[in-house]
Amino acid sequence: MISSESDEPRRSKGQSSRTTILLTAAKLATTKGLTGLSLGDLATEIGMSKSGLYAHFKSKEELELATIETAAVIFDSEVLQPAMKAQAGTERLKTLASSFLSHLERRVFPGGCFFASVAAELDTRPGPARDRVVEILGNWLALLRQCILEAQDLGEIDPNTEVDQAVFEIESMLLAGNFLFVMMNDPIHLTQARRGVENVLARLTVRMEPKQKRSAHGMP
Amino acid sequence: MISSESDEPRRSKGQSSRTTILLTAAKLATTKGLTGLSLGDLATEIGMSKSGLYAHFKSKEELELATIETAAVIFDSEVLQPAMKAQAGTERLKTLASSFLSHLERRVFPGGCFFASVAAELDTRPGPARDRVVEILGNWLALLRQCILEAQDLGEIDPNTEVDQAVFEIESMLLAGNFLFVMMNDPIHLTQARRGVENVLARLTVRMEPKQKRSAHGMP
DNA sequence: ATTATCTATAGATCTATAGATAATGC
DNA sequence: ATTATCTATAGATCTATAGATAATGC
Repeated sequence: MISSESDEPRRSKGQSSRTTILLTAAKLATTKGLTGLSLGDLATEIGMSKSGLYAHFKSKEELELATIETAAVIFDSEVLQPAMKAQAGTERLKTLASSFLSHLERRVFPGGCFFASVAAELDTRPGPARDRVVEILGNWLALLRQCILEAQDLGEIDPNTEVDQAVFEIESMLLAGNFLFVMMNDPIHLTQARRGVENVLARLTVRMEPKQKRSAHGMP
Repeated sequence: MISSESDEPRRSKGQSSRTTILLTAAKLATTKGLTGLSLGDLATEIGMSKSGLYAHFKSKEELELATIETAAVIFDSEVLQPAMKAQAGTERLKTLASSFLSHLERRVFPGGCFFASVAAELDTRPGPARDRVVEILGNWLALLRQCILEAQDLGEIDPNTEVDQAVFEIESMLLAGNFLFVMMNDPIHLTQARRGVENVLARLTVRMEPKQKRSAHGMP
């Protein structure tokens, strides 16, 4: 008879307990805010003592940072991974938008996009938490940018497309979809966001003719 | 000698003090949040005692509600009034976007749009404050909608325009402009928002020909 | 308006203990 | 089998600060 149970010899109780804490913290943070998330509330929600919970972290700030990392992992598996399976370019961009909006609709986080939520909270509060969120947001925008560039390489969209402007507009639709969906509690806004992304892409896809000046008030 | 000073007989000291408190509160709320705004911080910021300040309000919640109303008045004079001077339709829509982005750039509120900021905070916290913010946001969207309708009446944009979708897309640009400007601290995003609104309007303005089906993969 | 004060709760620290594992003695 | 040790947690407690109230001064 082998002494070790199953195949998790190093997965002590403390590890799984820490995981439970962080998963709960990531969800709670989207409704109560990262700052508004108190150890007491969190402990009650999980059903353990405040100090038992606290023993896992050196400080509230460390808990906040660990919560951000946990949310990043969830976001990666819910939104990024599905898109990385799609082919590069327009297809991947559409998949990203789709899986992002899907994770909102499925309420993976009860308060909508974790990073939009936390970013809005931390936007003017300097510190490592804010820095990390800005970094993750930057990575996200860079990913959208990469998709646009690949779409150009593939000849799917106009090579003269202003890439940063396109990224901004697509991100706008997703942010507004999140904001209005959570605020108004109506999935119509997710549909509008989906349509919005399509509209932006349609505009970039259409114009393949040589450049052509538009007169201000003349006839076409 | 007349007892009242200057021409503000009803502007007692308590009134102007209250005004000072609320103006400061409205600005602070965009950085610290409405919940994160403590009486102590606010009192320190203004330079008065905590209880002296508190004497103006029955409760923290009343202070929050009064702060929202104050922000609404500021928003009205900074964003709405300039636009109501412009002629209805497209012109007014552009002016709304322009004055909105301008008030961000001039940092009327240090944390960006008061309502975007507070809405993100209150989105999942029921109560009168949230209700009021939802109402104000609804009025804003209704105003954008009205501008689109008027633009249709004036023949400025396609009568077949899907009005709600257009409102969503324009609001998206403004929200994202606010979000990224505050988060990244770079005015480029305000320019992108301006361009984004122009792009949406350009799409609606162009198509004046009779409806025409697009085949999925045929030649034009 | 201020000063003083009250209660509640935040993050944080300390001590005690339950349950498991490892080292040791018989 | 016994003792020691480790890990994870609970309960008690500390300090700071929140909103709120009462007494008082100008």
